[in-house]
Amino acid sequence: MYCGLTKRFLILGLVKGARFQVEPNIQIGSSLKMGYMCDFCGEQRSMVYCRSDAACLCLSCDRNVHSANALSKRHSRTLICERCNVQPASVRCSDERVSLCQNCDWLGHDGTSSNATSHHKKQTINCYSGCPSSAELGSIWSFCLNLDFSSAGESACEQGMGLMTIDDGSREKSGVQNVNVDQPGTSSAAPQGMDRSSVPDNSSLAKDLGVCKDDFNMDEVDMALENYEELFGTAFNSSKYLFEHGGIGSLFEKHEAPEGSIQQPAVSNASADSFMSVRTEPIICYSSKPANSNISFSGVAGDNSVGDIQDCGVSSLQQLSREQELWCPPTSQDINATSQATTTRNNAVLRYKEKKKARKFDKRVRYVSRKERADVRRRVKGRFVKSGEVYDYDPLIPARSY
DNA sequence: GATATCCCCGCGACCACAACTCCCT
DNA sequence: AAAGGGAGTTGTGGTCGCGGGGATA
Repeated sequence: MYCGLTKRFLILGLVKGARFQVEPNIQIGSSLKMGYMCDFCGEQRSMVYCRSDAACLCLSCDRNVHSANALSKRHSRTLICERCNVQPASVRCSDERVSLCQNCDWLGHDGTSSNATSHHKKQTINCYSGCPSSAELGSIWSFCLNLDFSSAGESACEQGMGLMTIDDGSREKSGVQNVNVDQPGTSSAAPQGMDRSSVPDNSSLAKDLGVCKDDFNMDEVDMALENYEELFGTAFNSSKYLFEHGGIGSLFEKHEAPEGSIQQPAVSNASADSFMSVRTEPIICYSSKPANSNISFSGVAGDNSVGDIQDCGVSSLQQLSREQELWCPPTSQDINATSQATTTRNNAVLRYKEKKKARKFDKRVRYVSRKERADVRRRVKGRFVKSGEVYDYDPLIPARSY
């Protein structure tokens, strides 16, 4: 009743996912170089790893499986390690052009190794959730698009992106919205002095956030869109701005704040959990960081517990704060200016932790008076009966009435 | 290997009625 | 605008039945 989980939901999204074999599915005749096959279709090569499902999926199945319902959309996914083909990748080695899990990264880039691999440039690979389009994935894993797919030494990621065939038409059918990259003339009236196309109305903002129109209840994220300026700040009001400023792929890049400007990461950046705190405690954001799409990012640190996986889909402030450190390395110029904002962020983290601690997923009684009434109601085979009629169960009497 | 049967498990529906919400006067 | 009344809606818990899946013959 409360969770609203139907069997269909379970079949489509959860149970199937839960039954995925952890062991990689290797097709006979395929070389290790070609990678492991998708746990779902068994035809395409797997490319992303879903922690919640413990499954390796190709991109098409990834989106099919994780667009089934609101819960499956929360599943946190990331690339598969191209070395062991089992663990989720956490870093991208720019020099070797491979995505590596923590173990393989440690083995390959150990500071104690004699070769120069320890000096390789590495990027943190972020998780994503939701139903990103091919363009969005391309933006997330910008390193894939920046490379030549036709090159002989293409990695699994690059091959996967090249093989990616996702029917964006069906996407609209299923109610999933694409990120509004740039549609001139489609935006609503904008305040003076602002770019019309950079100020979406609330509905378009919801689209930009990737809210799935049909099956995603905005109340679930407890989000007050009318105050989205408070959420994202006036400097970043649309996805157009995002894509004009490096796209989601910029998440992989270390930020260097322009001189004289303060680029404090948004406290609630792209975090639905953070959205939840907006209604009661609006958080002023100063960031130009992207807060967009149906993708929510979280780090791929290896400390994900099962319980955190649920949070991972809506991302964790703790993880975000680590990412923010990557995005905005403090400079001497910024320290003083950002100290106050840091305090604000720490307070937000504290509030988030308290809220997370108090969060309960089990049934909650909204009206105690009704519960008290139901607790004393007489029943017949569990059903309430009219007062005065015969009954076989009285909560006030331990034994049956007859 | 394919089919049939049994058993177990999980979830939705059912019930009455006080509490609550909405609308009209 | 505020108050009152009526109609409609909501939510509460224990039990049953149904359907799916696994185990076994």
